[in-house]
Amino acid sequence: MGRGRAPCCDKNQVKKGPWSPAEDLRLITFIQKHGHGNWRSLPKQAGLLRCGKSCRLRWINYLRPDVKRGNFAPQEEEAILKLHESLGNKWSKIASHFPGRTDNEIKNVWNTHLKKRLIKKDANRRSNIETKEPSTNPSSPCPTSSDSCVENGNGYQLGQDSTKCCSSERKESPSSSSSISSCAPKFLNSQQVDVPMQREDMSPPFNFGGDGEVHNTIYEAADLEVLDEVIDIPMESDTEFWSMLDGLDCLQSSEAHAIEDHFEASQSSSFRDETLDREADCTKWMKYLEDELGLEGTNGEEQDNPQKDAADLGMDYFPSWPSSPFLFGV
DNA sequence: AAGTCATGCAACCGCATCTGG
DNA sequence: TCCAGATGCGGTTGCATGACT
Repeated sequence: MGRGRAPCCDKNQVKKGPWSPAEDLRLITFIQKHGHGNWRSLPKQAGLLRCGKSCRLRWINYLRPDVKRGNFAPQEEEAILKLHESLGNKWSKIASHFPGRTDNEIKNVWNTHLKKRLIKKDANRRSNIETKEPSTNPSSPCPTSSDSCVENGNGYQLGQDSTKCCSSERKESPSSSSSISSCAPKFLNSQQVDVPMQREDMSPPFNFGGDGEVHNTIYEAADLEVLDEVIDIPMESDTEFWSMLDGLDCLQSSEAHAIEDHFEASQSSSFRDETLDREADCTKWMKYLEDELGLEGTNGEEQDNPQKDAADLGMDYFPSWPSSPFLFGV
């Protein structure tokens, strides 16, 4: 226990920093197919130039299917405050009370919002005591009764529509769709995806199933059965495919709009004619992919600029990723 | 318009703990 | 029981972005 350890990976040979969509997809695809029995060997097997720990973190915090994105409801924040009071910085224990929430997320919320709020509260309480006035707790602009948080053994359930929540200290940043250096989160995190449903629903905006379950859309997007139907994604053996996919990390915004339109169209249809739409969408998406991957002619000038800032491009493009036909079979 | 500060969050680092030979 | 490797966890950092001056 706690003995000296060899480094978990050769730091010179692993990529660091934000994950690209291609890496995400590769990780998801691999895990869906093979599971994640051994994180350490996973990157190599999956053909990822990542540390196993990095893969694990990425999976746990963002890619796994049940991860819940979106702002915390006031009730959740209240619950976190209470749990933190009794558990301290045991983020994983606290997170275990919130299905779909990760320790990292809760830790971040605590550090960025709740801690400050608590400090405010305490300061307020102290000043109230000093002035011998009753505490009115004005530091909670989003008053919530803790009794609206129900611990049901499955985690905290909201006593009210969490979608109407405001996070008292959390401003809705217009940058929420583009605050990350990586392209990846642009489409992975519903919280950060600039689509109309954002904030209106705690569940991802691409929950086509409509069953109220929390779905991680990129996970769905990579549902292997669907993938296999729509596009044959090879594993490590086909490096050419992956290198092509890597090239998708950064796409042109004009193309982004095309896909965005496609997504909007998909959404507006409400999937009433899901089956028919699916087919058409698949066809469209395949066409797009073919174009993108250069399988069918090229559109020269845009491709001459592959180094264009990934963030700029991803910002526009990736919100539409989940509308890919990878999803349509879900 | 440009520079600086504040904020939020994904991801990394390293130690603790678990597990199996 | 010992040991080494794997995983889990919490602290911290780096960076993109908006707000402010």
